[in-house]
Amino acid sequence: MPNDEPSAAASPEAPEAATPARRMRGGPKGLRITDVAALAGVAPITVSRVFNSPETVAPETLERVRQVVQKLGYVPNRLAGGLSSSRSRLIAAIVPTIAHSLFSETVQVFSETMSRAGYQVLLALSGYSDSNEETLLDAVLSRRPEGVLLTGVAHTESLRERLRNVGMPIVETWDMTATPIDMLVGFSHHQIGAAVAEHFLRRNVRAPGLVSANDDRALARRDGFRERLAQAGIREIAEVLVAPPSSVAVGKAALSTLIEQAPDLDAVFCGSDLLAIGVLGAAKRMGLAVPSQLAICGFGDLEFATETTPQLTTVRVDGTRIGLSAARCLLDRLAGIDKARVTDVGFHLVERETG
Amino acid sequence: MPNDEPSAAASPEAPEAATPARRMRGGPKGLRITDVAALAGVAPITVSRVFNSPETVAPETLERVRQVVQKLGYVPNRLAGGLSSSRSRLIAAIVPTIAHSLFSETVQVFSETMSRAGYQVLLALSGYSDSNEETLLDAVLSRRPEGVLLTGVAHTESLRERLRNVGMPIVETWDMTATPIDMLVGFSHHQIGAAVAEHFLRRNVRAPGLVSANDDRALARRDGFRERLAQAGIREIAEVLVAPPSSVAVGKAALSTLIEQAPDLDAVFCGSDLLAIGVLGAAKRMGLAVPSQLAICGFGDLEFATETTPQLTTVRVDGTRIGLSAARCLLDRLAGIDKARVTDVGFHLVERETG
DNA sequence: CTGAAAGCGCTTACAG
DNA sequence: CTGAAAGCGCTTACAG
Repeated sequence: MPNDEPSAAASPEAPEAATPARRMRGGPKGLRITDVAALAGVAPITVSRVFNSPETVAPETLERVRQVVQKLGYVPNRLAGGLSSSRSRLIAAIVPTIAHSLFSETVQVFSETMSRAGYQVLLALSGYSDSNEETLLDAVLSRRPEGVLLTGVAHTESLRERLRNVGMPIVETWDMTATPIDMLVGFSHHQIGAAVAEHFLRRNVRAPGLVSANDDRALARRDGFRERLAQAGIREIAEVLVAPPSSVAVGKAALSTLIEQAPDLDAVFCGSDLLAIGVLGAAKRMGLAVPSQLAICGFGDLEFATETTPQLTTVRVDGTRIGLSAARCLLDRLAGIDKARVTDVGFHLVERETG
Repeated sequence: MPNDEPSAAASPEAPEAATPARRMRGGPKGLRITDVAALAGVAPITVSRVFNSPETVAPETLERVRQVVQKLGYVPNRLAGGLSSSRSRLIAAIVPTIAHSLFSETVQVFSETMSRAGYQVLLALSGYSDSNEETLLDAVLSRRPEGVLLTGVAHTESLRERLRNVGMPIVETWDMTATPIDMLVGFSHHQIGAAVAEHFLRRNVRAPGLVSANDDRALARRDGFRERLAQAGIREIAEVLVAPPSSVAVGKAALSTLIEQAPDLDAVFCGSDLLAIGVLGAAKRMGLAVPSQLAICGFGDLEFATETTPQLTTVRVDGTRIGLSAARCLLDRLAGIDKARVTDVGFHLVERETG
């Protein structure tokens, strides 16, 4: 039974019988370090050392304190510990979403790595709107994390300024910029767009279209796509921008809209693999051969896509590597090691059947 | 420029010239509530009220304090606030993984809902092993969350006992039990297994097999599957258990192993849709017609599966609803509203082409 | 509507 | 290797 209250008698410095004039702040709130200390016959600071620097405690003392901890079921209060030491042992991860997306891989690996290093992860979902990004950041910073993972680089300048000033390690991810706030692990969406354009051009595409979400990174891909096509003299590009989250159904609906814009449409660059699958489905229903009559390129390389839709080309990005690399950046910095500021993990165009 | 230090002169109670005999604990650590209070000409408690109960502050005072907060860029320290008030405003979510899984939907919606209610989510990934579940729980409890979402119900009795004793709202999810720790939102894996067995029996399957991960919930599905088949006189069931994470490749490899065990294999129940896609791919390669020669049932209903693999049957579970419902359970409890202890969200067998 | 004092449960910075 | 005192930055519980 680990729930016996430490009796007043066990406390050597117990004063008179009555409790002193101490205003109660709520009832008893669970075990404190002093409870463990009293039972183990040591000072609170020694119990603290058992948790935070056991190598500085004598073996017998260590053992005795640990037994008491075990018996009582004591769990240190890290709110108090963090406040006192200015080490929250918390890392924040701010991502748009973790549902149906490669971000979930990044967060997964990031979290595992941080966890192994003794940190815990505060998850903050920003959605795709950055209207309330300031509010979200305030909420995150109020926890005093020791580091922050951000998704993307498109923040307002006031935000970037604030983040630079908080003086904690920050990794931006999933994008590329010459002027990161601090560190960056990502790739160029603009380059991806250009690479897909080139892929289409190699296939002698004449009337390419695009369907994607209208977030910053998707738009950067679009711009790269358009620019490369413009170099080849193709300037008329059918385009459907949709609000996130994208889905198979949205992709399906998009194809007819694109064809209305460009009746001779012969290629579609999709903002995600789900959209690509939708476009593929609609193409089949219309009797269009893929990729010979209609080339389709997705983005993200969900594993299933590789397997079930060999007609699709897609752009593979290694979300796992981003998460791992971002975690290492932060951990190195926290360990006082200086780190390369920008890491480009690149991307890979996965071509399938050529039809 | 929000980085001017509040001058000592602005502080009315500034004592002598020299700082008193106060041991420094680290350098200056950023803005404190007293900095805002001094500049706004109010007591710290008033600044506190501006954040925590603005309706109790006079409009002009409110405005003045907010201006100072804005100007200084002050962000309250919630480690301190949480310690002082015993309200951490933190909720923990403990899930096996968020990569490639329906859990990510649950966490997504759970997190969004909690966020809207003013809580932040601490993400703890347990993996599929529960060897270190105690350690993980200690780490979580050390943050003094106000509620916990757990995945599954298969915890050691000592763990269940500890959780019951911490006295905070707890929701178990993604499983079903008659004796939850506190609240539960889930469904019966055993029933799912039985339902899939019945589906196969309706198709006059004779030699069903199973490939799945060997975690608790997958094994519960297996047991339901076997029991229902046993009732129909089918007791020989080819079985491949694999370590998580499951993947398309693992599914592919599994089919030949199953066929070695049962050469006349005519149905496979897969522990996930990725496995099912792998089995489907392998079946095609072997020239087996799906589902006429080999019926395949997955689990999870990833959106793509519905679209790209109409030959597959799958079991749909609403991870989104679980997340939302779990969040509401916790929020209601935190608001003092008593809540139904167990919610069965059920599942849905999605049959496709009968081929 | 506002504030002075005390306390939340730890750890730092010394000191021995 | 161990400990007494002070402090981390807030909020509670009063009091006015």
